[in-house]
Amino acid sequence: MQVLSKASINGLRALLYLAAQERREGYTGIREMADELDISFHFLTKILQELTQKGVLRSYRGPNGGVALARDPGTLYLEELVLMMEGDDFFDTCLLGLPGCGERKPCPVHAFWKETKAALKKEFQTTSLEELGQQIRVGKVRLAD
Amino acid sequence: MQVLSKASINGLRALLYLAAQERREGYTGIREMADELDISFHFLTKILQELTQKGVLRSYRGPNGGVALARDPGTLYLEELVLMMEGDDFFDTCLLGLPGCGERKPCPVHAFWKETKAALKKEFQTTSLEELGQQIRVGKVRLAD
DNA sequence: TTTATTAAAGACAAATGACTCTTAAAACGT
DNA sequence: ACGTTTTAAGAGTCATTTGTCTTTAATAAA
Ligand code: SF4
Ligand code: SF4
Repeated sequence: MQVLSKASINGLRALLYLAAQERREGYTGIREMADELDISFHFLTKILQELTQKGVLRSYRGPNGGVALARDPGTLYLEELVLMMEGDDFFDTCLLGLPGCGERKPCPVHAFWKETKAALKKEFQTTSLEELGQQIRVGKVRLAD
Repeated sequence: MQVLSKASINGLRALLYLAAQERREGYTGIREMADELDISFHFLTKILQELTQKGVLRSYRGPNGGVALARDPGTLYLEELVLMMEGDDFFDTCLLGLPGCGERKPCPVHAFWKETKAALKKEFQTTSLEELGQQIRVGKVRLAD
């Protein structure tokens, strides 16, 4: 069951890596993140470029350059990030791939799929990078391996 | 959010089409199903071949041939079918793609992803083709469009 | 026995997703 | 100015999924 694309997963992991940093000023090199998270440098670069273009990250070139969160991680909730990376219809899909979900006569699994989507959406709406970054800082969870 | 592959979706829809049939004896042509469900005949054929090999369907060639459910739809629960089509680890994946889910130190979203997976699994375990076929027969839900 | 009908099998092609590489541009230190 | 470090941009490659096509085999009916 793969819910997020590899690109989204790696983008999210990088954002969490940044949110978990102790120090807030300065930039974190993409090379360092790629090594630490075990992602290809070039692949991660491409993913982060898009996040920079979308205003979630700011970047800086040259020595000691890298990327940094462009906004307070307390205001960055998973929902916004996932919609940004996966598309705005992320929470509006049919389990059986039928078009017009929710509006028209439902598919046979509508009843519980609707619940599942709603629960997931709510969680994404109420979970911020700040919150998850904190959990990483105290060492309760992992981002790699 | 695409949880099931196209192949699984179309396989499931075909199984539901069969489970919704009034008459239980005889075979249903793949051509008919492909037309009705708006799936390419050849693509559907390939999908159903695998379901036949796995013992969920039986098939018959020649005039008035086709496929039919090989088992009582009351004993066919979604979980078994999905595991069959998507692989046995379907309900054991990490939202962030980390290996060793559940056993090792969790990822930051473990807490609610675990719940989501469990809820989904339970629904799949308790929903049979018979039950969904009935809903289709009474016209409450749709399989195509 | 011949012909029509249907699924089985497998080769093949197209589309998508997942990366990789090369070159350029920006910033810095000397 | 020059060389080094680092991201930006985009072309290019590889793998997987999705979808198509052709040929064969089984069955029935004429
Ligand atoms: S389950 Fe119902 S609402 Fe959900 S996608 Fe399928 S049709 Fe749409
Ligand atoms: S959330 Fe926790 S348990 Fe679920 S997959 Fe990620 S690591 Fe494994």
